[in-house]
Amino acid sequence: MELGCSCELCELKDLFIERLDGKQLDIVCSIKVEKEFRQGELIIKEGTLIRDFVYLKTGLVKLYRTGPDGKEQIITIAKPFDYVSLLSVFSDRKYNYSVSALEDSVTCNLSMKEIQSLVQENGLLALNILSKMSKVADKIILDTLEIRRKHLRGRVAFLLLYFSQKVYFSPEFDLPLSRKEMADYVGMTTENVIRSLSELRKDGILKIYGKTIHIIKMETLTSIANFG
Amino acid sequence: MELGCSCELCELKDLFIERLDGKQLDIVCSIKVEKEFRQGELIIKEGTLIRDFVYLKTGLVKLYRTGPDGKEQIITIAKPFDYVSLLSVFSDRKYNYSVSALEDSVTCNLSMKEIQSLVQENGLLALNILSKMSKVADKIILDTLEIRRKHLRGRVAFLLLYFSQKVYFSPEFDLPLSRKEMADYVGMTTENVIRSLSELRKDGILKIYGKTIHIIKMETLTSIANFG
DNA sequence: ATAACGATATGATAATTATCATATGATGAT
DNA sequence: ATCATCATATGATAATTATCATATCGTTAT
Repeated sequence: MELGCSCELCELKDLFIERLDGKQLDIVCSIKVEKEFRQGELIIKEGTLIRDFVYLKTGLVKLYRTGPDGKEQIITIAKPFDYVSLLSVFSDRKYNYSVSALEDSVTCNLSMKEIQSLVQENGLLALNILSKMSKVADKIILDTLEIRRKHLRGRVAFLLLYFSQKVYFSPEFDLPLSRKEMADYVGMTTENVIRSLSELRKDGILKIYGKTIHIIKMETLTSIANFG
Repeated sequence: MELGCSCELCELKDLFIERLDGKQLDIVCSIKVEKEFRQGELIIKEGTLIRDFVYLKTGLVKLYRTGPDGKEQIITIAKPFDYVSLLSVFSDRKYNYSVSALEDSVTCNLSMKEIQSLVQENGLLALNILSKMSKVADKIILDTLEIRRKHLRGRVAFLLLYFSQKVYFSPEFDLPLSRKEMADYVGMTTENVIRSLSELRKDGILKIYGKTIHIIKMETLTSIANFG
């Protein structure tokens, strides 16, 4: 069986493909490029020109930027359906942040020019992208405020619960971040991330085997995330 | 002289009015509602239903949310041309934050339904709103990361420079925020904002008369904001 | 006028967090 | 196999920040 375009089968179709009519779908099909990245590989480099509209098909990535002192700050962790190529894409010439793969990942790339003309022609697509963009930006901002209100243990608990409940859907999982990256995300030092994890382990709330985390007392961890 | 609509004279025209053809401009004119707010008045209340697309015509506002402990966190300060009604507007049913007037302000309100149908019909308008949205969201996120990297004095310096350089265009200005609001914005306690201001005064970098700030040593303050 | 209140201000102290030192274990290069 | 390097780990200490107490000033209500 001959398919004009595998996009029709893509799980991400409803992100925006669904809003396209036949002719527009053909355009997208002919210009889209899929790219594979290994864990640790750089997908987007801060400061480079924005050429493509990039979204994540499979995998897990981090968005981050590097401060003048060379320290990384992680802006957010994104999984498929969280748009990747959002911030600044429609306004700036250059990326304000870098993106790299936390797990083996596949992206689907479309040139910005094409996206812009599609948006101009297709109002439903425009509304859909607006909606997704505002949702993602909102989530980043609210999460950042949420993290800021917490003490160290609460921040670590928040992060562990995120992976357990939003990414891996299991009380046991392998951390896709190093202790240093966890620190870069929640704004604390590596040593204090390690210390907080050790405390949670000593209190019997977690079991830790290197990067493997097993949450034993989910409710306790939740209350630490909320009130700690 | 009879004018169909005062929007034609509005300084904010290029925000999106400019992208409208004659017929669409008529629609906007007939449905838009201007509202005036006194300093301190609530413009948008967190948790209420989103009905209007609101933008700021004149004045100065703060976006903030209230944590479960009752403490306010200021997300950003917005002046005209910074969109106000951005985050969550195209994705959520309810506002995730409140907006109130720091100075006497005038907003222009359009119902979301109308905006959505205009966006659907007009691709250039859609692109323009996308661009503005991503710019504003980007700025909020980058500023938040920027502030997080600084120590207390640096945060206060950052804030003073913002008002001096981006809002009032003068080394002397009246703070539109109380010490407590400054603290809510940069994530520190009221006492420490006051202490930091006093230190900057004692070091001869500022003069302070209540809410009136006079920046004496602009370069020193800038380096404190950048490296402190 | 004066009482009450909130904003500003400062000092003393406690709590939190970062830095520095050091050690161990894992991984990859030679 | 051994060395070098980096991530993880823990303790001691220093630095930063928050909390608590208290005082003054200005504004508003009575």
